[in-house]
Amino acid sequence: MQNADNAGGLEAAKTEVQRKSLEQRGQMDELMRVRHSCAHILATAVLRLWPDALLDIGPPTAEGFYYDFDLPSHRFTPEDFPRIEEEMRKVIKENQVFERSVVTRDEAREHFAKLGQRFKVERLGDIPEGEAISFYRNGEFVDLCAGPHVMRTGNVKPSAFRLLKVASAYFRGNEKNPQLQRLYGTAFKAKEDLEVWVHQQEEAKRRDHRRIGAEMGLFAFDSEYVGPGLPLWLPKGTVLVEELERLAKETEFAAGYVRVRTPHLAKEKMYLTSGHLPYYAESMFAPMEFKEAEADEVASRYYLKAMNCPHHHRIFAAEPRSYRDLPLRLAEYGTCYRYEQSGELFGLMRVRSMQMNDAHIYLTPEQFAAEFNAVNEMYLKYFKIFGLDRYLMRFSTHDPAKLGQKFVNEPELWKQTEDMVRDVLKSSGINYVEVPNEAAFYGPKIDVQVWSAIGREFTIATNQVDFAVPKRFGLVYRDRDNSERTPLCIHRAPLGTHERFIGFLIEHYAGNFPLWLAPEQVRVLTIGDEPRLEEHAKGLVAELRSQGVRAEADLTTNPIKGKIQEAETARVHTMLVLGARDLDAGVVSVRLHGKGPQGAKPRADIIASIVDAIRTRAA
RNA sequence: GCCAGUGUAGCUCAGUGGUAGAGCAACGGUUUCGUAAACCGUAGGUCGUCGGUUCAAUCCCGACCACUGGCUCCA
Repeated sequence: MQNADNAGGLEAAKTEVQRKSLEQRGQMDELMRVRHSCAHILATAVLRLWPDALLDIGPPTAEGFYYDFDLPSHRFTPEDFPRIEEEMRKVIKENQVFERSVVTRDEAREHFAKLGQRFKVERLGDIPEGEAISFYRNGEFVDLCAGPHVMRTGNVKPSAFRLLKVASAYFRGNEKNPQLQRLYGTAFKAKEDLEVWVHQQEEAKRRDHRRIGAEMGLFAFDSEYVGPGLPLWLPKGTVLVEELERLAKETEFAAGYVRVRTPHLAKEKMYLTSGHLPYYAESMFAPMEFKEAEADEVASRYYLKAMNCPHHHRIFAAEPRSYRDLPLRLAEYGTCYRYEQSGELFGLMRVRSMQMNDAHIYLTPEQFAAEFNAVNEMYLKYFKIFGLDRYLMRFSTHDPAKLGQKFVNEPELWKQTEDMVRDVLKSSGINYVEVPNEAAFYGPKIDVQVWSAIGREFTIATNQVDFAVPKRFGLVYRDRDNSERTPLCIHRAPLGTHERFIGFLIEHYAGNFPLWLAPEQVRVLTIGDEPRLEEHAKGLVAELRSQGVRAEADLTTNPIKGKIQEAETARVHTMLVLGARDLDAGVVSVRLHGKGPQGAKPRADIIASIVDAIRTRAA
């Protein structure tokens, strides 16, 4: 059995970022052996119950393990789990030895061909010539496998593994290949570890942005009237959107960006020129087609934009440009539409309409290193504000063998920009992994990978170098020597899209946003209904609002316990409790969400500290 | 898009081949209270949609839609 098809280094790096709690690499290796062995035990059990099952592969993963089967005679359902788990426990109880043997390619092929295990035969072809081909046997079960394993099936604790879900997966991950049935499970070294993990999973579900979004009234979907994947931002979610925009605008202004605004659609010619049509057509909403004039022979086609770059390129082209204008940094929170496949939609993390923290920087090759570094520093600045530390930068580079095919034929530019990007990453001491052959066709790129509460991986931000598309649009600037030159372009979106970034932030903070982001920053809670209390509460709210604080008052006649409960449930950041006692003393009692009472403070001090925390975007 | 699962009140969930319930939320009233829920009452559902089986369907069957878990893809 082999590793999953992914690049091994990338998997390992991801695992490391995801599972920082598992400190020692040695521990991880042992855990991986347990999981890998458990996958073999699963396959052993499945073959006992369904002897006609065909096997593909069954690797360990960061969360557990899986095994892929082709079994037309039976559809796995969760109801099969008890039976399969019971059989697995028998295999464990038999305490079979995991026996490694090295075989020749012909022996291996003959072994699996005889059993009709065609996927195994095909996988055999993946093993490079000259590399050892090894079998692992436990009891009657033999698998093509590089190992390693635990010593015996009995080393897997019967109480420390669990089957989790049935899923499907394409053979070799290619949707043109047959779909296999995948059984997911997890295994740990000890029962307690499994219990901890199960508990963590439940906690993670509570953090799920879809759940918190509904609880807090941040966003909603209306598939029937608006459409799937088209989120509606409710008032409280809109606060998040606008606070992020404010942060982006301030940061970009300080960094010398200028803002532009562009329409949500463009004519077909735009995307023929950019090269997105027909290549990207599947991911775009179908065009609007109509005749602009009665006499027109041919209908015009307008597409909703799936990206902002072409519009920005046309802004670059709208005026003559001199080298003195560069770098020209055009920023826009542009709204894009992508027709994602229905099965790919996922809460806010994967939607069909999105607003992107986009900017395109047009510059000379000489300006590239400094500018790219500045962009990178902006990323780090943002990550610091959000306390974002579990991320992985994925640096995608080209493959020189594919120049002129998959990658634009500019070997010098590739080398130059990749070296510069690599230097920037290295010198900033960032956790990154380099993945060859994954660059965009127009240049190298950096994606920032993060994980949702339930463990799904997402690109949260992207930063790309482009030395091809400006040429397609005929973009030029007049250089010092009066010659016309084509600029390089950096595409960057450190805050990704509002949808995905906020989806991520909701989970990152579990809905407990820092003061500057909190939809409701302050709620004043009165005790009793003396008229002077209501008056003071209203005055306090008015004063806070006049300083830009999102404050509300709860003047209902509910008991204070009830008001507190409601405010805590609504995740109001700061609660200001106002009773006759406080009023007489000229103070307000402060309570912070999730942190309990903080004591009474003079009214003016409280207002000042709230305003200051918001201004500095304190964590 | 593909494979599988799910769909009962705004939310969380019961329930039955004979035309539906609970808690919370909402609304109305009572209560005047010091840090995570005071009390009483009212209203709210073509049981996802459409079709089929049946004397009768929310329940059985089928199709579709949406969502969920994966795969592929991706900000």
